[in-house]
Amino acid sequence: MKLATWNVNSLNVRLPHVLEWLKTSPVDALCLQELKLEDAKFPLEAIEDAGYHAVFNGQKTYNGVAIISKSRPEDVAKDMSGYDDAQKRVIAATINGVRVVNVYVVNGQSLDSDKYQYKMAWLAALRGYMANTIATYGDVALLGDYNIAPGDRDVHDPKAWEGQVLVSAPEREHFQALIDLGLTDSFRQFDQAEKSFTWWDYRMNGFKRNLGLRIDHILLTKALSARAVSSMIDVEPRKLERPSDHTPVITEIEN
DNA sequence: ATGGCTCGTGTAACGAGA
Repeated sequence: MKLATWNVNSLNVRLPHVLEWLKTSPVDALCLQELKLEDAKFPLEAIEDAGYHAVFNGQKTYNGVAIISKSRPEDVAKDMSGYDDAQKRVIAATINGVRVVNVYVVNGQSLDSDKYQYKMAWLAALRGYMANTIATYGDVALLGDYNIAPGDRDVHDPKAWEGQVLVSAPEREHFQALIDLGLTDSFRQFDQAEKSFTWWDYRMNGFKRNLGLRIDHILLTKALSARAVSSMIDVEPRKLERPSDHTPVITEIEN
C-alpha cells in the first residue's frame, strides 16, 4: 500500500492540484494538512467523485486535517484524546489494517514565542498519544507536517538555521522521542539525494534555489518499516501555478 | 535591512505560516 502526506496550505485553493495529483499518483491514503476550512465547506463531493473516501477535522482559517483513502476508513478518531486543544491538528483512522495518524504539528513561530511553548507541550502530548496508539493498534503510520527538520542534512543551510524554530535542539529531541517509541523515519530507510526537502519558502525564489527544509515525514512502526519498499518526495506539484509551499511525500509498503 | 510570498478575512491591511 502507498501512504502519502501533503500540507496543501488551503484546500480551497489547492483542490485542483490534489485531484490531479491523485490521478497521476494513486495512493491508498493521503493525509492532508492546513485545510483552512470548516467541515461544512469540505469538498467531499469532488473527492468522492474522484473515487475516494474522506474524513476530516477542520476549522475556519487555520489548521485542519483530512485523510483521503481508497478504502473506507474505520475507527475514525479526531484530536488527541485526553489533550484539550481548540486547534484542529489530528485525525486518525484505520485503513487496510494500518492505523494511520495524520498530524499538523504546531509551527512555534520563534523560540521566544508563546507558540513555541505550545509546540513543546503539544509534542509531549503527541508522544503519549502515540504510545497509546501503538499499544492499541500495533501497526501504526504517523504522517504529517511535523514542523521539525530532524537533522542538519534536512536543512539547506544548517549554519543559517542553527538554533531557529523548526531545527532547535528541543524540537529535535521531541522528534527523537517519537523515534524512541519504536518508529522509523521511512524516508531515511532508502538512499536519497542530498538536499532533499519538502518545503520551500515562497519568497526569494526558494524553490528554484532549493532553499528548503525536510519537515514532512512518514514514520512507521517496526513491522511496517520492515515491509517498506520505497519512499520519495514528489517535487512536481511545487512547480505548478499557485503551488502549496509544501510538496507530497510517499512511502510504499509491500503487502 | 527582521523584509522577501501566499493565504484567509473581508474588501484594507494584518496575522500566520516556516
